[in-house]
Amino acid sequence: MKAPAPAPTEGSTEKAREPRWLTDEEQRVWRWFMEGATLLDDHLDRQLQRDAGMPHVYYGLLVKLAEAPRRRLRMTELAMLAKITRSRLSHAIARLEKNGWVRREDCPDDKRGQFAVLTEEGHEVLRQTAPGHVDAVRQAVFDRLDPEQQKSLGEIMRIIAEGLQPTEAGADLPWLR
Amino acid sequence: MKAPAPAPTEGSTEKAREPRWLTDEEQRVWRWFMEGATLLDDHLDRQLQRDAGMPHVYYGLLVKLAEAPRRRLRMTELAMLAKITRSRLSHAIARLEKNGWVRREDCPDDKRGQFAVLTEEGHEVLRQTAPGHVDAVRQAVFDRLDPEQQKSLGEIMRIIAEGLQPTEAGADLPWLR
DNA sequence: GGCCATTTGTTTAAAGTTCAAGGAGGGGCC
DNA sequence: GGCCCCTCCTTGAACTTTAAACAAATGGCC
Repeated sequence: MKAPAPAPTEGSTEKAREPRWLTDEEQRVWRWFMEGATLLDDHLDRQLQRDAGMPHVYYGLLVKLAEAPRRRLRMTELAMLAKITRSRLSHAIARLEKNGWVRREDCPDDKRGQFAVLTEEGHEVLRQTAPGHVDAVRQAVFDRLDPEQQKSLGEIMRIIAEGLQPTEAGADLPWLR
Repeated sequence: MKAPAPAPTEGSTEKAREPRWLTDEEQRVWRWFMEGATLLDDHLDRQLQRDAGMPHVYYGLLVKLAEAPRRRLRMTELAMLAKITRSRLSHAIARLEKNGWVRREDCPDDKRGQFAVLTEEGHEVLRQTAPGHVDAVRQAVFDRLDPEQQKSLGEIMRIIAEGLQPTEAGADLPWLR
């Protein structure tokens, strides 16, 4: 992510061809993206750490569980929904379990399997803290964008997200690592 | 970030008023945003860890230093540019120093101050790895968006980024913590 | 000069994440 | 059945980040 000083002559006999550097305009876009994403992540992490006592990712796990049938999901499926590794999920669920917000349950069909189940306490924490979190997201994002921009953002991020999880076998996806 | 089951009656005498939940459309936008941001972060972190032996944030620090006059920046200024806390930066610089990619230097004007200086080795690492990183960013983002979308993305993220770093005193910004 | 609040940067410990390795079960194939 | 490979999930160590506390230097004010 650096601009080259002078562009070397093209068509040389060098093995390593000149990379397609980002244009100035692309660089600006990229920097705003990184800044916005970094600050937003920090902001929401802090908001939730303060108000719910957990990082944003953990909160997201509780939300996924709350939305699932019977408020439970297999570990791998939850990892897939949250876009994280199974290892990270294992540690996270261990912590949430210690808080009493999630409990594990064996899967009857597959003895290797585990369900993460949202407890009533976990559900209650969500009820208590969801409004504040929604407010934070609104203030930081939706209240600042007009409907057109909101639509664009969704579309753009969908393209990026889908591009990063190809359906082919052998793809390096977090939950398969 | 949860949908309420039924919307309670408005204008009640309750203290806690009903939060403005996200509409279905807003929820979709938000989820694509989080998915895309999470996957992109993971993807670039992994690419750089593999090819440059450091996380994305650390790489970004080297880039900022490379762009600075005399390839050096005061710690706080670097933290500000990278949108991270000074504590985090201290640890990061310590690690990069161990790698020989950055060195610290005392500030002559202010005896509390420290400069982080990019070493020649650090600069070389950047030269070696920048093309691969640019490729990764291109493949994940720019090659998938038309010019209109790129422009929108920059504008939208600029709005979000600026909204999260108000100029007022007392703002909770990472580098002031 | 002396005092005090603020700024600068680091340090320690706790919390979270990544990485590599591994135990255990499933499922195909002979 | 027995074998082999794959999937599911966990574990422990190394690394990174956060949170809180701190020392030293600055700058304003008297």
